[in-house]
Amino acid sequence: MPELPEVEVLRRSLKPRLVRQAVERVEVLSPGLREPFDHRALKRLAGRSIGGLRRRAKYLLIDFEGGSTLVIHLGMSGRFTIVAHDEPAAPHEHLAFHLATSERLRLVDPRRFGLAFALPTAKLEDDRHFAHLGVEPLGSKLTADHLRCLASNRRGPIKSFLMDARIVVGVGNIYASEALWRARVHPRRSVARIGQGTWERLTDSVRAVLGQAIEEGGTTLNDFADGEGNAGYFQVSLAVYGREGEPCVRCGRDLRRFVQTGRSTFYCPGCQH
DNA sequence: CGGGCGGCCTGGAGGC
DNA sequence: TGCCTCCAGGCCGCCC
Repeated sequence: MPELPEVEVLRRSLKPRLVRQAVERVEVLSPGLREPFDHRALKRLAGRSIGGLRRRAKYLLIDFEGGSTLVIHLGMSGRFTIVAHDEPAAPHEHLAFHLATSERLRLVDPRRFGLAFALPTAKLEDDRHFAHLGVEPLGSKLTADHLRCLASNRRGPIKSFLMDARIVVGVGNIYASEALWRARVHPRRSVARIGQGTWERLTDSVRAVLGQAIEEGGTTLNDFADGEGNAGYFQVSLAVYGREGEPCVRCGRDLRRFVQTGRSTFYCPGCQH
């Protein structure tokens, strides 16, 4: 479920609850997720305090005092929430961080596409999960010129380009469709056929849609929740995603869906070219 | 070399 | 009610 806005909403909700809190005990309840857990590295976080929470791409980074970082990725179905200490273990609860406040921070992930690992904070940038990542879409490095340069040696459809984490991070299947609709660009349009003005519209649209989604608490289609278990409400603001057959709010034509590189793409045939 | 596709998992929805 | 198929917000690696 989580693209950049959902991870950012999660970060903001957890931050006041976790900063300066001590993790008293770490429970590892399963062998792992997409990758096996490094049991010992996770257990070494016990007894330390949390210094801060950051986000890089769709990864949540929890920095511990003493120079360790816990990296959490929610995959498709992950939830990372604070519950009462005596809350019974949930199905598919994989990790539990017991806090000094007699609460626990737990990672639940039925499909196990997520990820959790700990490493020295100083080694984060060189880690294989981060080394290849492109620019943050809400930072100053995402510009029309930057995208145009990276597109110059490539072909292929703009939607795949926007979802390529080597180019720009955090844009997944929902927000790619939404940003393209806002920019009035057809998802199949080749990156080779996009001019400067359109790159400007695309960068503006990506920023705008991600920013608004954060403000509205993320998109909860099925099971996204912030750190306190609250659903988001950006799903009511979605213009095209999941709305096949509904009229476009901008031009009135019926919205369409097709499969592009194995994923559903939604667009308006009337106003995206 | 870059882009496309299958595979990884479980569960919910919908058809019959 | 039950069984089957399809589909899902991410990502990696293999293949052409």
